[in-house]
Amino acid sequence: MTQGSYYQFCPVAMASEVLCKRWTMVLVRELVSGSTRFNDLKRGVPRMSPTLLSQRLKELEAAGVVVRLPVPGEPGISEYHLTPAGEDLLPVVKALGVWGQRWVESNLSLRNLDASLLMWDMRRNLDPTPLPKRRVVVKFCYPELPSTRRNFWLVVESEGHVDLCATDPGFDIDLYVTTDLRTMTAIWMGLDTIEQARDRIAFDGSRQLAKSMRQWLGLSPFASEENLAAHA
Amino acid sequence: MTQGSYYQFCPVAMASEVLCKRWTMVLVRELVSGSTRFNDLKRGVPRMSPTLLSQRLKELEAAGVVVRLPVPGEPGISEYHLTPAGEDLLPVVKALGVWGQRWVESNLSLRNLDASLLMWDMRRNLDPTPLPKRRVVVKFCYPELPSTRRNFWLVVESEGHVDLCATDPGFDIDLYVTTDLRTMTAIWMGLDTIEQARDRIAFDGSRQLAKSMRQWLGLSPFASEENLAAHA
DNA sequence: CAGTATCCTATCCGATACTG
DNA sequence: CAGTATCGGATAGGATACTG
Repeated sequence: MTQGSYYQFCPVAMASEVLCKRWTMVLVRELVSGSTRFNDLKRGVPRMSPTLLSQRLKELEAAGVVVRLPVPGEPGISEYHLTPAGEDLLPVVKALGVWGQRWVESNLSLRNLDASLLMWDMRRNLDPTPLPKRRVVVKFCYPELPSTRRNFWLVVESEGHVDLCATDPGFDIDLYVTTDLRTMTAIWMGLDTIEQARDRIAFDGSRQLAKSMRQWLGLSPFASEENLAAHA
Repeated sequence: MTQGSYYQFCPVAMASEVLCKRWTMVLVRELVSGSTRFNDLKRGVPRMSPTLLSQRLKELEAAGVVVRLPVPGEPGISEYHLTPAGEDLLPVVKALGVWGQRWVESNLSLRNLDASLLMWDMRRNLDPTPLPKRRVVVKFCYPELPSTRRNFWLVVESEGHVDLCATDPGFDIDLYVTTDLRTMTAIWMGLDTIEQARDRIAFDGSRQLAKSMRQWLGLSPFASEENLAAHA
């Protein structure tokens, strides 16, 4: 920020000096969510310039929150891993998220729609356990978007690894989901349910998969029962 | 910050937009600690310019965190009170403070010594219950400081109200405490104990009061047993 | 006491391009 | 893929003085 330290011995101030800068908490959220590679982190904070991302990572490294580790076998490439101090930021991120979910008007959140961000998050929290033990592909389509950014493929491999594609990976598709971005985002955030939004979603393909969507589609970590109830 | 929003629907990002700006979390700490008047808040964030303080208060008001209320009987004067959303920031402040206390190297904190800030905090957490039910005055002296900013009087009125004076209020003094600022700050933060620092503190006056100091002197809300133990 | 007004600069950061 | 280099502009915010 514009100038240096707060000059306060208080631990809240000391912590804020490290964490309360533009983008830093959002980046930390990505880190505690498990991203370690530069470009994975970038996908989680798409509006952040690579320069600033790099700078913030260095600051967090200097603060003892992350360590940059070379990847054996991939020269020139590093991963950013949380230190114990970094892991211990989970409660801070959680507290912020809980507060945001509870008190930031949901209309405000739903103004910041971003399909690739949403899909990237969904990829992260997808639960493969209720799915058949083979490759499963779900194609999402948001017809409102320009055709090049409209389609997403979630590819769940048989061992459970999930991939997100923005171009057709060419596999057979098990389920087509067509809806609008706001609806899908609201569901993901726990502000709406699939049942309630049923008439704004079109399913095609496996009825089985469509029916169990609530199961395999995880929800946002902050989609609380509280909110689900409030809007039920 | 330099430019607008993060454009993310994620509640962590939404909350960070409101809270993760320079000085804001430190100000919120003051608010959840109970300060409501402009100048009381100012004492808690002495390096923050009044302009910025005023601006941040307006931002927090716009975000629904505080309400500005005119004080009946004192025209032109307002108090800043937390809304329910504001009260609900306590877990966020706590999480930050716990993290800071645990992971920010204590030497770093102890670089930011500030006597009036320390005394102001001590005033806030002082526990009058173990004190005699009359006015009790404790004078603190930090000989290292310039003579005009060296002395502080904690005045505990018989009903328990605590006042902090930087000039002699003229009352009889029950206990004189003379020490260095780093020692007193470390004790307050739970990084040291009165016993361990005994040879760096001089007491004069009521032996009773000196002995019970650990009782009536509160400690910082983040002075955890964890830390006390670690340094014992 | 409780703020506002003004000014001015450091720096943050966004955009874009580029490299191994 | 994983970043670095460079640039320019906006603005945040520090300092100070001032007012009802």
